[in-house]
Amino acid sequence: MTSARKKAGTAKIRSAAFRRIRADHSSELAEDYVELIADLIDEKGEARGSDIAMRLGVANATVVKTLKRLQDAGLVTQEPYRSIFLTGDGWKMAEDGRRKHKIVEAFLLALGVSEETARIDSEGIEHHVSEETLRAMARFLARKMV
Amino acid sequence: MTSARKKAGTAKIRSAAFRRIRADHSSELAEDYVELIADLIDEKGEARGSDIAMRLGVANATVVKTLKRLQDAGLVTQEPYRSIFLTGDGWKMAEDGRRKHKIVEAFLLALGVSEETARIDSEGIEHHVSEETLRAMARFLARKMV
DNA sequence: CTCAAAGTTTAGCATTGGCTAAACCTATTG
DNA sequence: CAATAGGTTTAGCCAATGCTAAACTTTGAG
Repeated sequence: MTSARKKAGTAKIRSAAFRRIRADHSSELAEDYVELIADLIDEKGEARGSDIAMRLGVANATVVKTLKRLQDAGLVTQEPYRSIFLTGDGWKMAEDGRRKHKIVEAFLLALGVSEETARIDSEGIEHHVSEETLRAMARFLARKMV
Repeated sequence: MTSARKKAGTAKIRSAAFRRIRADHSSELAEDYVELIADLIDEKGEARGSDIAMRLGVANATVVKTLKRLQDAGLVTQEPYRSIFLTGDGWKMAEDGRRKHKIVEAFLLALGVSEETARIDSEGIEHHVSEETLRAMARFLARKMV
């Protein structure tokens, strides 16, 4: 009970970080999906549910359900038994994800981490870095380049 | 359809990253809880459910439910209407979380990020960095120190 | 042109992690 | 020592994300 009063004000501030993480988590899956769909379209010309399922390592049915939510959210369009398309918003989110992803992955590599680890870790970190941190990473990369 | 075959083998490998992220997410909350409980015990001598709720920014009832799971997982012990304790495993997890957290936060600060951002981002990143990346961060810090 | 294999969707279930409102203890104060 | 204020738990709800098994389309081979 020593310093209970003294720290009272910090609690609410601290909780903001956790609130943001929870918020990040809901958008995280959406970002992964749209990024992956964008990749598939670029790579193979179209994105099919089963490809997404395979790459994400989840069941087909899970993908169907999630895509329905993404459609409601206005990120993708689709018709039964057809391949999947991104809306304007979807592309915007995908591009933003790719941007972050590239910076984080390049940064980890520059830091001396193996390719394998850089790929895996960047996938997890990408959704939790603020713009400020991204700028710092980009700065670091720029300095390294010279 | 151009390079479908060529990329077939990569899919399973790639999905490993997403699998790990999903696994991370389930442990993430547990880690946050035990880390917070450890902090509270150190700071105020005991950890109460309502303190946890306040710091995490969730409702009291949510904390009760989660603590029940953590108890089943052998991380905490508790009795109704009493404060919460960590088991040996709980302490181990808490210490590990604090270790990671410290490295990531110090690293972000060294990278030139503001204190506020370092605190928030490290909270999110901490659960997604591999040991290899942590080592790289520690190396960076050591070099900076000199 | 038919029919079976391959690919998609639906149905139905479980778990996690949130919430509010109501019930329930504890502990302080008069 | 009784009453009540305040902290804790229960009950019951919801949404997200996963699964399997069954139903349904599409499509390509014969």
